[in-house]
Amino acid sequence: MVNVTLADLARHLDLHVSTISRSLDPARAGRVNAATRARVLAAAAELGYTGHQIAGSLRRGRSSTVGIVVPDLSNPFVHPVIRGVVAALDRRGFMGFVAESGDDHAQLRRILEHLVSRRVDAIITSAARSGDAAMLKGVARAGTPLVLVARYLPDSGLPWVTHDDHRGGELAAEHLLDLGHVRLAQLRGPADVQTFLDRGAGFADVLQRRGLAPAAEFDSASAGTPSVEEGRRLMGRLLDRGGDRPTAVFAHNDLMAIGALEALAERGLCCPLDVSVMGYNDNTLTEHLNPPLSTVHLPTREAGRLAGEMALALIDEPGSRPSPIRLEPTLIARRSIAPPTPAGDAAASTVGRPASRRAG
Amino acid sequence: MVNVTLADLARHLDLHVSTISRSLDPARAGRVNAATRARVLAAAAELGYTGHQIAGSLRRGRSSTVGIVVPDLSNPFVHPVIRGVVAALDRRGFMGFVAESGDDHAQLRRILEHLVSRRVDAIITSAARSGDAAMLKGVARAGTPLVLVARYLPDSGLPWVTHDDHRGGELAAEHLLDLGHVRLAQLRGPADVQTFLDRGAGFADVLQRRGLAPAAEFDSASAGTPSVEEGRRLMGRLLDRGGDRPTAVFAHNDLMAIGALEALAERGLCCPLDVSVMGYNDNTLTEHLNPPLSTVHLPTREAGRLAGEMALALIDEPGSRPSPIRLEPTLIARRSIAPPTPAGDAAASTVGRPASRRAG
DNA sequence: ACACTAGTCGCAATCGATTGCCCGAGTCAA
DNA sequence: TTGACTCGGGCAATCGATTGCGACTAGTGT
Repeated sequence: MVNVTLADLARHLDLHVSTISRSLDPARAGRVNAATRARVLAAAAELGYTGHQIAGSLRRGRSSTVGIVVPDLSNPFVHPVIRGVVAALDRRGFMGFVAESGDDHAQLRRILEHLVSRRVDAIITSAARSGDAAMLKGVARAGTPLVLVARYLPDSGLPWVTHDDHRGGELAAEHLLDLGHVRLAQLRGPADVQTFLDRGAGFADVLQRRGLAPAAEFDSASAGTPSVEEGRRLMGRLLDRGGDRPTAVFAHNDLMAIGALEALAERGLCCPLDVSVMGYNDNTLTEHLNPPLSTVHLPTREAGRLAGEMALALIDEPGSRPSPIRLEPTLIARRSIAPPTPAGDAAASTVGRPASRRAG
Repeated sequence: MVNVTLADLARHLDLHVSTISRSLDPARAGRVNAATRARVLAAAAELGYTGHQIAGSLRRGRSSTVGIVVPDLSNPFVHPVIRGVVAALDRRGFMGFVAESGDDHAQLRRILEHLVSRRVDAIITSAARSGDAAMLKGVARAGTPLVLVARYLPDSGLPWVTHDDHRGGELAAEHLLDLGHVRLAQLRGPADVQTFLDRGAGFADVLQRRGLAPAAEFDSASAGTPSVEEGRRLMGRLLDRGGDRPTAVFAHNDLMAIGALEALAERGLCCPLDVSVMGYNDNTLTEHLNPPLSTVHLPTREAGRLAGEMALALIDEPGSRPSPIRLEPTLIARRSIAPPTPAGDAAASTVGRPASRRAG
């Protein structure tokens, strides 16, 4: 009873396997007598027939499966993306399986090879760094539809669904400038991921347009990985350099912003009174922080959904070239940003320090 | 050039597919002439042969793949578990694919059916609720090795790697009692997940042993899902009930603890001065909270690794019955817990409110 | 010179489901 | 009555890799 096959059912019912096969497939149910089909269904249920997608996939040449590759499962921004993809896939009976690359090229290669050799019908990934472009293009050229989500590769010719991160950077800068900040810093994400470059460029563009070129000293190096730890390290270096402090920093994602908050706290500085901190992504946890993080919201779930549909379209029409999609960010103002106060104001430590509260 | 097969290579090299097959498999390399093998390898690289695990799996009856099913990708406790499993699998050339059940029975069923019909060699899941027991046992009985991780099913006969959550509950209670707390409350996780029941029982046992039966009013209902939102709701109900407040609450996981912190903040109460909060799991983010959360640490990555190895053992010896493993929790004291202070102490709002700081 | 072994490689069945093609029986209308 | 269809279902090839068995060659020992 361990492995029931079509042949088992055929023997049991004294029918041919092809009849069984047709009976079990709702799309082909019309080709078989209703009574016969009922018998087959009953027997299948009774004997516990579970199907055998491996065999079916081999014959059909399709697996109704797509691989979802993310850089880091712990980074909350990937969860809505995954759910969006899965939701889109579900509607067409496709299954999505998730793998984590750890933002490591070799690991990504292993995953891709596995996925391709397992003949997934498509691959959707948000783990693309510029150094991965050739490999990813190779996968697509070899016949597995590949769509980029959240992160994109500018001139790769690969289809993508991403966000307008340049605009997001602008939103961050405008918000800070409108409040009166002039000493601004950026906590840059990895330089080999285009979205981080876009955020930085958008931010810088606004400063320049307003005639406020940021002092170079306020600009951090790029993080090796966009993590809490790196955010803490970069912010620490910024703060320990002596001289004027920035009154506001734009962290290129929420994780790095959390690191920045820690670096501030470790030095007895208060956010937002001493330094305002702007995050990016609007991770689920950010509103639960203290202070709740002002950040740039991205419709990541929507991006996932669109990426899923794009992959399905690519599966339906292998040759097609879907046009890239860029979704609009919006600014979420919470409590980690306030107008600048005179630097070194000692009274800032308790006065007006707000209790944690949910954003409305 | 889209899909290179063994037959393509065979034609190209004027050899038989069987020779190609043997050349490509390191384990069978001895059965073929070294020079021939070199030619095959070269040709395979040149033509871009990627293998075809679907076909191989069908013939071999093994897929070298295991499914990993988690309840909620956003719950940080699953990430170390997944990484542990993947690490164990990697060492033996197995690939792990992740799926998310959303703690939904129907969704879990769909995932399991997919996985079984896709003939994964084993399934590892931390999504087991008591109502899923029959279904999971059915999967195992039908021939797919199934191991439970983090969550277990007491009398299911299914193998598991979990934590001693009863002991974890005890640790939490002891810590609080040692500090002098007497008005204690629990924020209970879902009642159909054994680990939460264990945490609650361990906690209650200590109270009883010390002759301190908790007033029933301080005991929350069970959360529908162990989330921030539910923690916030339960804590809110506890606080709004009037009468004495508990001086400390034990949230059955960190997410609920975060919700509890919010509920406190919303009412202008301070943690830990007004109410101490104890979490559970030691999620990565908990040390970044304000205040950093005291919690119970679980070796979740280790649990994942052991579960992975257990699954491999089950694959190697289908009949075997590995003995369940229970890992020891440890207490992590951070800043969300302090000795009790006179209730309603108005001065509590600023005095001694510590800046966020990383735990050593 | 003969039997034997080790080394290489080919042959063909096999895993299980899918599907184009074909056949026999029954239906209906001219 | 016959020709044209429709229905229901069987037949067998097929997807691509794996593997037990056997064959052929060259070399070895006696």
